[in-house]
Amino acid sequence: MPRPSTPRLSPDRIRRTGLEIIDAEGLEALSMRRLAERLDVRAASLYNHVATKEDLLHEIADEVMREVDVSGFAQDWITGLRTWARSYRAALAGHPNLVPFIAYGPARRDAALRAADAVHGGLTSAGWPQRYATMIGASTKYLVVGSAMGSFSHGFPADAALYTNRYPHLSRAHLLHQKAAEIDTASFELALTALIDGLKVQHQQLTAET
Amino acid sequence: MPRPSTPRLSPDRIRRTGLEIIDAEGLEALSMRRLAERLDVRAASLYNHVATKEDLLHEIADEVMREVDVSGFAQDWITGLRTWARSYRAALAGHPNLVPFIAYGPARRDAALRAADAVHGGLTSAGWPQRYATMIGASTKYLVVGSAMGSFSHGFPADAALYTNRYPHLSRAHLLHQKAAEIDTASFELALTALIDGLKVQHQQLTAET
DNA sequence: GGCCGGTAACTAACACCGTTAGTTTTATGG
DNA sequence: CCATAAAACTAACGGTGTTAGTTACCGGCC
Repeated sequence: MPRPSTPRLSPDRIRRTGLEIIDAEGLEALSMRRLAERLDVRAASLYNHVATKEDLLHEIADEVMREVDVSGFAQDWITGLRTWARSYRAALAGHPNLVPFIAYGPARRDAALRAADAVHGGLTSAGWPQRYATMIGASTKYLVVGSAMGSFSHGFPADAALYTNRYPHLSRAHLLHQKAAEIDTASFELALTALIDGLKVQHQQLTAET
Repeated sequence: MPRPSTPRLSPDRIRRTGLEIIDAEGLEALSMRRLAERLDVRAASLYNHVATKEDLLHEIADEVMREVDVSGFAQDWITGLRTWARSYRAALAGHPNLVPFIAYGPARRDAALRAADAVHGGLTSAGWPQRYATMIGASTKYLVVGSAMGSFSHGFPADAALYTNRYPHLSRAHLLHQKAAEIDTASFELALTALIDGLKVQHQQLTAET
């Protein structure tokens, strides 16, 4: 049985199947044993291809982050920022169950660092001082991560009885579940637009000085 | 040994000790056995006071969320929004290790719902249409949660060698760790101000119509 | 005052988890 | 052709949340 003629496992297949489990059943549903079972293999065999479970998660996250688009900075910082933010959010929204992991802890993942590098470069070349570039990157990421957590609309339980009497202003909150995606997108766009508008003003002031 | 004359445990003591462990050693360090050990008790005894570990975490989260201040809406929607956002963020920042749990999943916790109710009420009484009130609440929460994840500044590893050559625009990123708190607060304030400024304009347009 | 039910602790166990050690077989490179 | 490395295996360790069943003590009732 050991060492089959044609390998059953590959890092790529492991990552793909792992992401499938996460997407379908949640982050907590991914265990090395369940993943192995899905791959017709015993758990220990995975460790021939993957250092540790956390490592595997980082690799999966890195793959997801590769869909983030920072090409817009070639045009100007505004479209750069906007397309970055939108594609970033879209990448996360595509795998909501993975967001808690991606958002948490150090981003020593290559794709994340590459994106950060491009953003910072795009902003400074547009005339933003270092400190501003950092803050703008941070603010935008807050919006993206916060909204990708899906925490708002999905945060309200769907049973109507909970709200009446106790939370009068939330009497329609149970409807949020249906429109969750739409509301979350609209709220994200609202905040992103406001942020960029606010930045435009500051940018003019900064570049007018010189 | 069983059933001591004076009870060793109480829900309150369990919650407090649980939060202590989380704050001191991280969310993952909290296990029922470790918590029990700290309380001079066996793990199973905890289940006389707590339904499940997840339940305990919700109760702890609820207690943390009780520090959020929504009283500002009595004044006007702008100060209401601002003090809500700041106190919300401060509450989370006080227990960063708990943030991933708080931010994730439905917020069926009483304190969270009470705050949401107050925010929605404050905004609609100020003249905001329902839909806007929802979106504004959402956007603001995105900022708070995103920034509380602290993921930005702390997200960059502190070793300088990582950046040079590979990510030219991030050559100073290794310094972020020292100033993490300051930068994160400044970025949050930047985005919050921009958001509120953007909303002010829209609010004038909306209220001028009627 | 004595019983008695509920409470709050216990021990033991189950099923799962991530991970490591050691074994076996196969493919591959010198 | 043989040695070595690779890729699967079995078995096990120490940890997890949780449940079942047991025991002793407290407060309230007859």
